[in-house]
Amino acid sequence: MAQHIQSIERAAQVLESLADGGGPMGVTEIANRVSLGKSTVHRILASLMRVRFVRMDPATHRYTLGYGLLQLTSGVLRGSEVSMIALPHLRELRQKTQETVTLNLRDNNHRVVVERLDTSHEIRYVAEIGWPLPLHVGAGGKSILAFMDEAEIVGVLEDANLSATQVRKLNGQLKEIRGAGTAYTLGERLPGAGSISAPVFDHEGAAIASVNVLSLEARLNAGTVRNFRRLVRVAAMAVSGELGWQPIGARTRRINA
Amino acid sequence: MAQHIQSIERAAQVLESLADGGGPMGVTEIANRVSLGKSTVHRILASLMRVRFVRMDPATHRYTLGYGLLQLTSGVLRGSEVSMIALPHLRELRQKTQETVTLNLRDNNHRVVVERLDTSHEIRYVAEIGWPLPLHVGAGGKSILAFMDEAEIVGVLEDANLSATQVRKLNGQLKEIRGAGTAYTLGERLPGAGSISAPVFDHEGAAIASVNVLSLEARLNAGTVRNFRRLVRVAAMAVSGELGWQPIGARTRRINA
DNA sequence: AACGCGCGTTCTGCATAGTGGAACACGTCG
DNA sequence: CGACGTGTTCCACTATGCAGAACGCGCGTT
Repeated sequence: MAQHIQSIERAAQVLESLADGGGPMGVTEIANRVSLGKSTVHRILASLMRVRFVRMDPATHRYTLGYGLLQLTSGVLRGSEVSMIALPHLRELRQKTQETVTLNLRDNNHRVVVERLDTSHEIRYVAEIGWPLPLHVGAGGKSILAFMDEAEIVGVLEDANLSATQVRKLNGQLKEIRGAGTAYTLGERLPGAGSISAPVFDHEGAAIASVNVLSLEARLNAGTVRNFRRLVRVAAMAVSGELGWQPIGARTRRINA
Repeated sequence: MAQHIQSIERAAQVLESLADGGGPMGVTEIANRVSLGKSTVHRILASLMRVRFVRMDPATHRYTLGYGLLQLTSGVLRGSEVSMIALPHLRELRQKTQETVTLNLRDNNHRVVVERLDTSHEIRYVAEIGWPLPLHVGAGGKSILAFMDEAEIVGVLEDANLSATQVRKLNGQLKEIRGAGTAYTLGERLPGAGSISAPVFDHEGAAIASVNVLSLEARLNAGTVRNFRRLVRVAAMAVSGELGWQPIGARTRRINA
């Protein structure tokens, strides 16, 4: 944990503030957000422009994220074969459910939505691509968490510093999820929204991702939920299979077939 | 053009080499690519990991692009309202043509594919999202170039340092495109591929983007080309309209209605 | 018109923060 | 069991990036 380069982390802060600022920003506005001097931010922006990570409107001198970043992101997904493999299955799942379908990848103690296929229904944007979400809230997170190693689970939970009763409740839920092989939550992360999720395992049996169906409370009844659980599990297991996962083995937990 | 921060531009080089490396890379491999010392690259990678722009496989110690970048890229598109506005029209265009449809944005002297809706046909991936492409090759570029200010056009052309005859030929093509309001090229950027494109104008009448249909030579005949030209122009003009473009005006060039 | 505010940009000396060669630790292959 | 190839750490040097203050500009107000 030795050496970090300030400039890089500062530049990253600038980029992030541009990302969630939701619009073009001026130098001083950014400087305030990241608590740096104007001149420093200006220099950082100049460098980021040279590499096309940031662009400036010549008229207003306001800054926005640049297209050079797109160049990188196409590489992110290629980097993780999971999304390449999963994509066809996600399409099929969306076709069958007519709901928004997402793929979450575990990223250390968080999860990230890396793919999202929108429903044709008029309510969407329930999941923002790229932003880190906790593992312990929402079906998409819990279905991963439930199948992680015990040691890792406690690590995540103490990171989230929950109360003792919250932890007990959550452990109960995780146990249920392990039994069912799928997770189902209602209005947990977003009010009025429901989510059904199943874990994806890699060739070592580690839970690295989850396949999710996002819907609305209004459209969910006992029958559709049961149906979605089945479909989501089929899709997730298909992906796991292509990743080289073997359902039986010493270190993998059993999902009732 | 005073002050740049090396570390940032070096970090960007590292990220780019990871992006086009097409897979996980080791420290020395990266160091060779960007011509820096191993220790320097190692330090850069450490910082990039902290901000989640890079991730490392703990087992093999090989590096890949990280999910933090996704977080930024969703912001890139939101930053340019054009793609938000264009998306529904692109969908409609794809529905009508059954071909791959893209949106190119001008980025200084280049263009960048920022949206791509794939055809259901089995040949795709003709356009990579994010990578900068020249303005003077391919229909998607030429349709923008043709409607730029004369001064800017010569700037772009001398940037590309072409031969005098190439320039003459190109100017002829641009004139044609201005007349037709759409561009059509065959196998120019990719052998066997054809592309039909129309420019998008902003509220000031500047050509800032293009809407494109990508197809294969085998599927294109005089009739379909004429049809695609019409559809693509309708879509592009719809987008322009929503951006506040007024077809008539002192500084905008006339497209035959 | 003149003023003043806020913005982005440039300047400058100083000290800190980043550099990279060399040394280290570890694994694997011959 | 050496001999390479990794990735990682160390350390003295100096270039490099730092931030406050000064500058110039455009705008809205008085």
